[in-house]
Amino acid sequence: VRRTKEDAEKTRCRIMSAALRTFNRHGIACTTMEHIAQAARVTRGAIYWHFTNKRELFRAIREDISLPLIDRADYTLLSARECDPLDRIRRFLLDVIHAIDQDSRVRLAYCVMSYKCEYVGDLKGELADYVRKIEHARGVLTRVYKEAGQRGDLRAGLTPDVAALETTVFLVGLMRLCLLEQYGTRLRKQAAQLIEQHVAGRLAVAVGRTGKRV
Amino acid sequence: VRRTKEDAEKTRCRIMSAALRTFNRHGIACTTMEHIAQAARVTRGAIYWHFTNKRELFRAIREDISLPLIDRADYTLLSARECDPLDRIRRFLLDVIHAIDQDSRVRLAYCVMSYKCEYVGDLKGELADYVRKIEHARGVLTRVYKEAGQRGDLRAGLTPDVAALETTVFLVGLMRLCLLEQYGTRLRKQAAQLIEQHVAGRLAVAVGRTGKRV
Amino acid sequence: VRRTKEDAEKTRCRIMSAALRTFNRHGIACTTMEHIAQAARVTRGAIYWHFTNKRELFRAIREDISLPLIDRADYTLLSARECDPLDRIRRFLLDVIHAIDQDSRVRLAYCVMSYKCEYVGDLKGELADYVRKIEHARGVLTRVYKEAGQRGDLRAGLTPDVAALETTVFLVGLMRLCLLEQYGTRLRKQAAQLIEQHVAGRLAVAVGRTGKRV
Amino acid sequence: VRRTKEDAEKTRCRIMSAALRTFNRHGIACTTMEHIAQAARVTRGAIYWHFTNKRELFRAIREDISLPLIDRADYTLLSARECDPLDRIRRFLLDVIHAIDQDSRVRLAYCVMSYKCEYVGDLKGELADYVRKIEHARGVLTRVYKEAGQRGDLRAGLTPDVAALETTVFLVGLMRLCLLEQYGTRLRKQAAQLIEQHVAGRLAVAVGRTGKRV
DNA sequence: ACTGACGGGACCCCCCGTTACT
DNA sequence: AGTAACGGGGGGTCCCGTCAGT
Repeated sequence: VRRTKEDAEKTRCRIMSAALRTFNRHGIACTTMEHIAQAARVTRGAIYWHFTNKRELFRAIREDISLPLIDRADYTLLSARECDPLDRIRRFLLDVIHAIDQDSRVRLAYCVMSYKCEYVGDLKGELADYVRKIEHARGVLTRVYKEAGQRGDLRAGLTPDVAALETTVFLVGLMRLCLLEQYGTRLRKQAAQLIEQHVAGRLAVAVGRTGKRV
Repeated sequence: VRRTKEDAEKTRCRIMSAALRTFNRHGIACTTMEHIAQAARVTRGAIYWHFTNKRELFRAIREDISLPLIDRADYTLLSARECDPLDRIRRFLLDVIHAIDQDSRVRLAYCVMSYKCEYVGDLKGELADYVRKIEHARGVLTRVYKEAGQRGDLRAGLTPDVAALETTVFLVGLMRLCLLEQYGTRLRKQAAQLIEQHVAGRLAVAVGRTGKRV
Repeated sequence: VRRTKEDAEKTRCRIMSAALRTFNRHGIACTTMEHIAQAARVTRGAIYWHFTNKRELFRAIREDISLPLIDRADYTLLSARECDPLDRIRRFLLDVIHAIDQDSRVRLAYCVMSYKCEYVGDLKGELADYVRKIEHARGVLTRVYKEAGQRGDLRAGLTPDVAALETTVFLVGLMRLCLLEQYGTRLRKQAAQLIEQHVAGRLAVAVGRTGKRV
Repeated sequence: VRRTKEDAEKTRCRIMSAALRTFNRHGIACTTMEHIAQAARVTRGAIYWHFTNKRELFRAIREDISLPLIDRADYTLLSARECDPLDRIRRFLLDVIHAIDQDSRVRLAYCVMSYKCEYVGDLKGELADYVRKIEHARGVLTRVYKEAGQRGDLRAGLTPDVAALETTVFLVGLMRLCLLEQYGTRLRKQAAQLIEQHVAGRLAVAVGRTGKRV
């Protein structure tokens, strides 16, 4: 029997961490509370003390991972310190992939959300949440691309709306592939180059020269 | 009760169709054989006569949908009839989205594979299959982009390898978003414009020539 | 694996019989499906094939026992073959106690309904059913007592309504006590005498004599 | 947090009261300690401090309600102040129904014991207790009816034994019906009349005297 | 005197796969 | 080709009792 508040909090964290690992191994539907309990070295009773059920446990994990990431992304994109808008976008994309590559908790959580989760029934709400985040990102990107447009950095014929949408699509696809088991690990090493070229594709051609781009 | 061959085949198709609808509604893990049986208006026994288990049923559906699509894609990309390589890529991308938009069976199947399936345990093989298809597509795209490069159609600094990879990423992301419930329906209407701009981002800028841009 | 229809029906009966015994031993709430299954020498799967859940199983038992008993009671009370109304009431009461005493299935079922069942939640409906049966019996008894009143058989000052109500109360109390484990067995032997005196208490005094009653 | 004796006693009473309400709502078997705790606005631990378990809690409630009622009944029946024995019986019966009708704690407790309790396993002892009380009541009633017989108040042919037994049966049935949810409320209003007639059925007919009948 | 945290132990319900049977 | 009936096996959920604290 645990005693102090701190011990309880530690138990709660151990459960969440164990759940994440187990979700990643067996998928959410196939993960049993007993699996999680054994991985966390507690009993199912302890899990049900901290979380009402498996769904809530998953939600807790998602929020624990997702929220700080989004905040950081917004900061990267919208903070005025960086002068060049396209540079902020590049940095934003690099940051996301970097987080996936370095922080194993982030990688596992997104891997579960991407490949080990059936968005059905109760979890349909989570998918709506996902759409909301996508839309949020697209909105922010649009603002940044507008800035770039006003500075004349955007390729001719490319509106900020479409540019933001394509970058969103690019990000979604990149994350999905980077989260694959082995393929993703290899891909993440080329991610920087890929991001570079994606941004370059949005860039205006420097006129007055021989037609070479930056 | 003896049935004819045709009756049996009809039953088999009804089961597959019912399974697809049920997978889409409840997810693969949560779908029970009883659900499928009721949707197909047969008993579970009938399903077990045609398919050994749920996994095999899912595989049958996948192959039934996937194979013809891949064949057509390869044909679109590699057939020499089309002169312009970038045009073939554009047409390939449009074809995929068009199939998702128009053929509800294709849409449901990909929706299940994207959002209603946990790639875990037995299904990990399916994911490996997915990677193989991605790699195949990237390979074919690389060949086409090489062609384009030899004709001088590619943007300076953009290697065929990276271009193919980015287009693959773009396709993966686009499909994922287009398969969302309502958001996807709206997005599919902008897909043509988006694809246009994606290809345009790969294109060399014609300077001092006729100024023609696709 | 059972085969023919008859075998299945036998299994169904074995389950109901085993359930009745087990309900009586452990009460409805404490009875587990495993208990019933073992008592019926089948698996829980078989029980759930024949009955949707424990509640339905209980309801099936009740209807199986209750309905024929009520029909017989109505027949005893309302059939015109018997001339004397009060005699028909005596015979009705004797019949009920006799059924409890002799038919062990009836005794067990009523014992469960009386002492081994919590009329709460889903089962509140069963209690309403019980009230309906009581009211039905009271109604029938009222008609019979009216007949008796018209023949001048009823004690002065006793209306058919009140007489019927008291007999109903008497029956409810008698059954409750007769269903007790050992006390009930002893009581059932005195039931005939008790019923005799109950009816006698309703009877009119034969006037013109010295005040002695029949 | 040190509480005074009074606070503790108040908590104990709140728990018992809450338990009674909860038993009545969910039945004893389905009532969980958590239900009671919430109804009493304490934690489960508080209940376990005052009572060892649910069974003991139920027993405490029963004794709290039952004992004073029995004492009063004995007093009513056996105190010599009342001259007429049959009148004492009538008053005893009226008292019981009056207590059920007026005191909601009494009504709830008896309702639980009658309809929300499975007398099985541990609770079989409670049923034996019930039988003992019934026997006690029958014994006391027999003594009173003997008195009545010696005064010539009993109907001819009716022995004190049988009279006492029938009154016991009558009381059991009357209580059972009076404790029903709505039906009981209506019945309680006719209880006085019913009791009157029950006693009248036991009374000797005065012939050639003043003709007075109660 | 009372609470928070946890271990441990069922039980219902559901589902899968199979076989005798039609 | 297809069904009814059954064996068997978990898993989520809930609950109980307890003990260290306060």
